[in-house]
Amino acid sequence: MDSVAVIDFETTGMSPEQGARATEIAVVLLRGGEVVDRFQSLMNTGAWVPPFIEELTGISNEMLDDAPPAERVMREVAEFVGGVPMVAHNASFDRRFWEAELARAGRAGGNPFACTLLLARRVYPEAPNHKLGTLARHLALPVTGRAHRAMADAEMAAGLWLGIRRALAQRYRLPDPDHSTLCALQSVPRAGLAAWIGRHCGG
DNA sequence: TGCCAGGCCCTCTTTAGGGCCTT
Repeated sequence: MDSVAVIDFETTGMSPEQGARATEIAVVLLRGGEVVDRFQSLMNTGAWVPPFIEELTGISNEMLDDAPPAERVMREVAEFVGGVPMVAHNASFDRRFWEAELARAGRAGGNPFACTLLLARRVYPEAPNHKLGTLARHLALPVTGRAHRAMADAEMAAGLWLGIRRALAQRYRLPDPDHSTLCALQSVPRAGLAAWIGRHCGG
């Protein structure tokens, strides 16, 4: 199994294009189905954290006053991740912040992202919904810490990623699919999932 | 005061609208 970097951002809002900035980042490095390394840091961008976000994440403006500057954190995490393909829950969100914060730090991104939300909608259609916390309970994943903190959410997403791979192996005889295969699979129409796997993966 | 994103996905669809996800 190739290495993947499972990432989660906490931020001040929904969109970097609208001025939102990252407040915390966590990355869990998976290799061979195991967590082999972790990176986590608060990051100070100078942006103000709205009260609603403080309550949601537990990350306060005071905490960020003492956090290292975002540019330094992003350079460090870019070194940590390197060229490893990435995974996130609702990856379109984390990818936008990954690219935006790296660009501010003078670093290039471009890592491919797989999305556990899109995959879970296909692999776990029976789940009550496809929020990260709900899926973690659905799969009986271990509680990894306070929800809406970056490392706890990255650990949950990593567990979900491994659960999706196990489910694909069990249901579709698709053992150890690589990152690029799952990136393709996450865009396959739900109803055609089994047929697509049969055509493209010999399952 | 009120508003603010982007992408996927379903359906009472496709010349569109709205719910789901992420903070």
